[in-house]
This record gives sequence, structure tokens and C-alpha cells, in this order.
Amino acid sequence: MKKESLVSISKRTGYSISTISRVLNGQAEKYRISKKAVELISAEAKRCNYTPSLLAKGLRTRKTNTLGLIILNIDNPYFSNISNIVIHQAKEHGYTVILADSLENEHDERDVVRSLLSRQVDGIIAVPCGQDPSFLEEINKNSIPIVLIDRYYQNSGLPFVSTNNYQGGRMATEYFLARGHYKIACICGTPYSMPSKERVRGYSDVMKEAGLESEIFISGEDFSIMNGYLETKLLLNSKKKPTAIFTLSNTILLGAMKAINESGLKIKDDISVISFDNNTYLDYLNPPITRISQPTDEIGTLAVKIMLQSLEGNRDMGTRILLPPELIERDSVSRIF
Amino acid sequence: MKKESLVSISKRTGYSISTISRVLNGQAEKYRISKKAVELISAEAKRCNYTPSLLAKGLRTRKTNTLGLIILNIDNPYFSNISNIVIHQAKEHGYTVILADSLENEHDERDVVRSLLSRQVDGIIAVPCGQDPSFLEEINKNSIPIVLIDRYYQNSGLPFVSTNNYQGGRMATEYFLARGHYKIACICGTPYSMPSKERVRGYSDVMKEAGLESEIFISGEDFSIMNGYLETKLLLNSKKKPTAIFTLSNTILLGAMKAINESGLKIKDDISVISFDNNTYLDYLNPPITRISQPTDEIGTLAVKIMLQSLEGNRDMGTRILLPPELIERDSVSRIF
DNA sequence: GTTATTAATGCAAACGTTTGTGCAATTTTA
DNA sequence: TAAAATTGCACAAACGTTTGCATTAATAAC
Repeated sequence: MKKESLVSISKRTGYSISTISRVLNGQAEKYRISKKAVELISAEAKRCNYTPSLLAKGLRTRKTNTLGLIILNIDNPYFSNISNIVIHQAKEHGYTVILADSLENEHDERDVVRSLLSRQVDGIIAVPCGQDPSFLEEINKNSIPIVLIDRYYQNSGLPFVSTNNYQGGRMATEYFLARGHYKIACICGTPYSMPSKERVRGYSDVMKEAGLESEIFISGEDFSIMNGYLETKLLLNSKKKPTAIFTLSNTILLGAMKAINESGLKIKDDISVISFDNNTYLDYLNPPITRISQPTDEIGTLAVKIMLQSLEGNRDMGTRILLPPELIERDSVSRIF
Repeated sequence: MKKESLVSISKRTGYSISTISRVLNGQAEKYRISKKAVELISAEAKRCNYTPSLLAKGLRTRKTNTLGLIILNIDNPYFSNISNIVIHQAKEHGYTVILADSLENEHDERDVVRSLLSRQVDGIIAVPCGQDPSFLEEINKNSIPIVLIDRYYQNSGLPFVSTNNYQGGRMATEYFLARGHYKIACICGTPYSMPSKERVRGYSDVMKEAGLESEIFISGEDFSIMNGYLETKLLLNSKKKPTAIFTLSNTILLGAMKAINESGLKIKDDISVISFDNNTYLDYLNPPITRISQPTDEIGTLAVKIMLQSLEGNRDMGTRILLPPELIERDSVSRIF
């Protein structure tokens, strides 16, 4: 089966390549192609199952209808979740997405960006991993639009949509306080990342406002399971053993649970826990975990929307959006009186 | 920043486009390009940060170094897990992958395949969703190589790599029997899919061999959480209430757990459970779930390997691989005496 | 019966590569 | 010193599209 092309259809129908192209792009009227021609060509295209070469099309029009999506790690349910949304939203609007992960490594991130540029993607939606936005900023300014999700930069013009992590940090902490906890530890993720910073800030502010400045305890280095595990080990064996732990991601939570289990302690009865991120299986844990849920659906959908606006010419709008999180109350926090 | 191209470099260095191309492709020796030229050109290419247009390259060479990966649903951890492997393995060998899901819908699957063909992917790795392999077979025969993973077809030449699901079905059932269970229900997924069929066959065979033909109980219609929930509801309220349930996927398990929780029953003490698929969080469920784990790493890696072999010319090898599953023993099965 | 108008289509360049072939200039051979 | 061989590079076609402009034939205008 030889690949069909405008040329092969042209030969078989007798019409010129340009006419075929115009008909197949719905430009028949504009160019006053006769009804007869339109019918003949359409029929033949359908018959031979013609699919245009998007390579050639992209080369000629400088538009590929493709978006790049860069996340930190596909295997993290939070990111696979958001990828899911982005991919479907993009498809909805006629775009295909190329998914890549940076493994939270700046060098890989650059490689990935370059690879996407080589492929002439029309735009990039990314969870950035570094501390320096300049590389992405330059791309955004000189090449193609970039929209950030989850992580973002404060002093950068790069548009983003993320969760109001500060508010999320506050909500969790206030929830603990309302139930009598005041020895609350916070296990954070990658410290310079905006989500971690903001969640921590929310936690700290609430503690301070409650006059518990001396009880503030923050540790952690990244969003890995291992980090959650190690930090919890330390916490449980320290003198200032907390009565509550605020884990800043679902991965940290899993690690923390492992450490808690190993200590023979029971979540809620012995130590209370609130986590960040939502996930079905959290309802099936023992006990079900109270958590701060991010609006991933809205984040993904908005990111695509913003991207499409950029692509339609409204460049550099510098949109910055923070969506409110939601507290999902389950059964991992005790009442202390 | 004007996009750089062979032309722009050509103009600036004074060398012809072909010379630039050959130098940048490492063909300098083969074409006896002078040292001086090689150095000049390489330097300039680096200086202006040249990245070749993969569109043009693909158009010219009919090779895009891109693979299509079609799965059923990105949001399912089993699939995101396997996607992860495939994406990284492909990258390892210089390939980019375009990820798409069919939402387990034959119509969408066709659309997705066509879209990938339009993009001139070099090959497709897919979890197929229909019962009729003919569409994919035709592609495999006439256009580009296809490698199936997870699901496959018995009477088809399409190569595949999957788990030995039959063996997995046997292992779970034998495990139950060895602990005194004989009223074992099996909640299956999409009935015509090979994984479900084979797991069920393993279950049935062991039951028959144990003389428990009359106790065989199979139900279920797909791999959804809802299916697991509804079927378990029915089971728990039927007269022939089982003492053990074999859920054929992680999703079915979650649904089953919900139903069990709602009945006020406790897994293990009141009803034993073994599931298919592995996942970190299963260790944190209450209780941790004994399960049949699929070797997703190996499946993904082999799928890419087979694909690469195909692409290197060894077409139509019709490789068919079933890898052994592994029983991960946790604490969701009681002993009955 | 010319000339202007319109309808229907074709030509050819361009997008950025790769690659077979050609062709001077230089060096080697005898 | 003429012929042969080698060195170093350029030309141009091709991949499959899109699109501004040109062209032809038919119809309308006068």
C-alpha cells in the first residue's frame, strides 16, 4: 500500500494538486471549485483513505497543532492525573500533545525543551523544575508560548495556573489547631519550589498567628517517598515528637505512613496526619486520609485555554491564576482536649 | 530570534547547504570535508544554537524517530506505570513517544491510530481495545510495525508482550485453596479481553482440578471501579456469599473495598481478597493487599526492544511473549480450617 | 464583434532537510 | 609533462504540502 498523497490523488482524478488541496481543506467555495470537482475529489480521497502528511503541512504552514507537555515524573499520580486532563483538553481543540518528563532535573528539562522545539510544537505547557526561569522566558519571548502549571516563578512574566498553596497550607494547619493540636510538624518538598514554599508559608503564618511560633517545625528536601519516610523517622524519634504531621504531597505521605507503621504507631490515635493532593486510594488507606485537594481538572483545563489564547495571537498576557484548594475531611486527625 | 536553518548557516559560513548538512550529521569524513570546514561549521552551529527541523528531516528521510503509544486510560496507575517505562526506554534509544489513550473505545482507537499515522510515527506500541485485530493487522502489514502490550489477540500475527495471566489466575486461586478457602468468587474485567479471559481460565482450571467446579463463580463486565463495587455488593448480599474474592485488577479492587467497607465487613477477618496488579499504595491499605504483580518494567522494555528490531528491518517476526507474574504476599487472606 | 467580467483551475515557489552526482582544483603517478 | 587519481566541495532534485498569482474559457457588456 503506497502512501497516498495529493500527488497520487491528483494523478487519478486529473485535477491539479492545488485544487485537491483546496477542496480537502474546505476552501472550495473561496476558490470557486466546481461542485463536480469537489464531489469527485472528496470521493476519491475517502476511497483511498487519504491522510495528509502533517510533516509536510507543518513544514509549509509552520503550525503543527502539537503541544509539548513537560512534567516532573509521569509515575506520580498527581502528574499523570493532570496530564490526562491536558491531553484530553488539547485533543478537544484539535491538538496532539507530546508528553515528556524532566525527572526534576534542569539539564533534562533543557534537553526536553529543545527536543520539543525541534519538533516545532506550537507551545509548551510545563511544570518547571529549576530555580531560574530565564531559559524558559527566552523561549517564551522569542519562540513559542509557554504556560506553567503547578510550579511557577514569582518574578517572571511567564503565565501560570496553579493552586493557592498558601491557602492550602493555612487550611490544614487551622484544621489541626481547631482539634487541639499544636505540636504540628510540616514535612515539605523541594524547598525552593513555589508549591512547597507557599504551603510552608501558610503553615507558618497560622502557627505564628496562634502564638505558636516556637512550635514551628519544618523539614524535608524533596517530594519523594524516601524523604517522607526519613523525615518521619527522625520526627518520631526526636524529643519534640509532634502529635500531628502535615505532609506536603501524596508521595511524602506514603513514606510517612511507612515510618509510622514501622514504629507500631497508629495514624489518628497516635499521630494525626493531613496530606496534600487528592487521590481515590487515599479513601482506602487505614485510616482514610484527610487531605488538601488541588483542583487538577481546572488547572489542566485552564492551562490549555490560556495556551490556545496565546496561539490565537493574544501573546504575552502574563496570566497568573491561583485556584482555591479544597479540604477533604476523612479520618486521620484526632481531637485532643 | 529568527529560526536558524542550514540555509542561514550556509550564508554565514560561505559553505553550501549540503556541506553543512554532512558536517552536522557526522558525515564529514565520508565526504572528505576539510578539517577547517568542519571546525568552522561546527562552531557556527553551536554559536547560533542550531536545532534541525525534524519536520523537514522526517519529510525527507521518511523517518521521524517517533513512536506512538496507545493505552486505554492514562489515569489508571497500571497504564501510567507502563507508559513511564516505554517513554524512557524509547528515549534511551533516541525515540520520542506520542502518548494517546483510546478510552477503551474502538472508534477512538481508530482515530488515534490515524492521527499517529498522519504524524508519520515510525511504529506503534498499543494496548488494543477491540475484539477485531484486522484494522491493526492491516496497518502492521502495510504501513508501520505494531507491538501489542497487555492485551493481545490469539489468532493474529501481531506481536505482543504481556503477562502470563493464566498462571497469575492459577497462583491466586491456589493460594486461596491452600488457606482453606473454597468459596472463591472471581470479579473479572472486560470479558473478551485476553488478560481477563486468561486470568479467569486460570481460576477455573484450578477450581476444577480441586473438584470445586460447582463453586466457580465469575462475574463482572469491565475493569472499572464501579464494576468492582457493584459486583461486590451483589456478592455480599447473595446467598452463596464467598469467603474470598479474587479481583482481576487494581481498579476492581478499589470498588470491592468500598463495597466491603460499606457492609461493615473487614478484609481478611470477614472476607479474604487477592487482587491483580501491583502498586506502592497497596501496601498502605487496610490491610495490605496480597496481589499478583505484573512485570511492567520488563513488559515495557521488551515492547520497545521488539519495536526497535522491527524498525531495523527484521519485520514480521510475530514475537509473542508472556512473562511470569509474581505473587506478593501481604495480609488480606485469612486461614480457614 | 470587440472588450470587460467572472468562473474554474493550474503553475510554481517555498518550507528545511538529505543525498546522488558532478566538477574543479590539486596531487600523484609514470 | 601528460594522464590519472584524489581532494573538497556545490548543484539540484526530492519529500508532501500551501498559496499568491497566472491562465483559460465562458459569459456579459456595449
